[in-house]
Amino acid sequence: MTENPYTPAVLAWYERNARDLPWRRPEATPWEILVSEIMLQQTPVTRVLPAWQAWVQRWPTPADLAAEAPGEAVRMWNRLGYPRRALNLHACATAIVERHSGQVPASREELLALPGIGSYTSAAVASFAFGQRHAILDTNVRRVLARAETGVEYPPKAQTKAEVELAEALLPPEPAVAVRWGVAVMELGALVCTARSPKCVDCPIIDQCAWTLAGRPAHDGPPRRGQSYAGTDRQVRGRLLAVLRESPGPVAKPALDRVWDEPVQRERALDALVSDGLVDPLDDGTYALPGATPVAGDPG
DNA sequence: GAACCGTGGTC
DNA sequence: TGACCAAGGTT
Repeated sequence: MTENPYTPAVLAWYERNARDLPWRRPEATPWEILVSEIMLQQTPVTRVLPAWQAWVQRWPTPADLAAEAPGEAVRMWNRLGYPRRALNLHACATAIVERHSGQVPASREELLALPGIGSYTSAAVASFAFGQRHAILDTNVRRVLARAETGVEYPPKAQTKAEVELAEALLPPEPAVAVRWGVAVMELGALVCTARSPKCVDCPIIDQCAWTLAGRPAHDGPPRRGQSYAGTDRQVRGRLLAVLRESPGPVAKPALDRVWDEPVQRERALDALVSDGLVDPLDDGTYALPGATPVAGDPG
């Protein structure tokens, strides 16, 4: 494919239908955009909005966050889910201060080297914060391309090289247009070309959609099974961490034991939290959110 | 490549 | 009501 047949219609649709999200405003800083992208990993926009507002107000720059204990980031994360992301964001802030003079790096390679930033997030920050031309391939874009181009209801479970090549082939040549295109396709997937009950009547490219032209065949293949949650270690970890978040100080072991009856699984989950750096076991046998890392030679 | 990692909303 | 889904990344 040498030309993207969707560009004008999708961009025009975005002009009229884009949500006014604060991290999309022109005055949003690269740090604010980076924070939004980490928060939006597997978490819906509606839940991210208030958390993002509070976060960037408290820590307007990487240096502000780096100056705090990582446990403060975990506490501030509240119930957004996947709390390792809070730790990652704190580690990002520290790395940005130490390696990049406090400025979010602009290159995709440097972004990829930051903790918790992978293929999608590096492309998103380089594109949305720095105006660079990169293929944006998130769950929304993958679904739009699966339908419009491949003619199937859902993309494969794992991202393929073919999807990356398709997304790159569709990228408009001008960087400024490519940036707009990326966010526009994501928005189309989020608002119209949704996973369940897509609003095809509102779709700006319905006339060119391979899936629609094929009669919108149902998903073919094994069921796309979501991960179970009830009874898993993840549920136990969530309960344990909730106790620590809601306590202003260290928590005694019996208070943690109360969240789950089965002792083997409970201990395994707690050990894993400690191993992940989300929980600090203190010398007196109590547990706390992670404190500041002691600096070698620091007399304090 | 598959499993794992939280939480809440939707139909 | 339970299965599915949400701007993924790491191991």
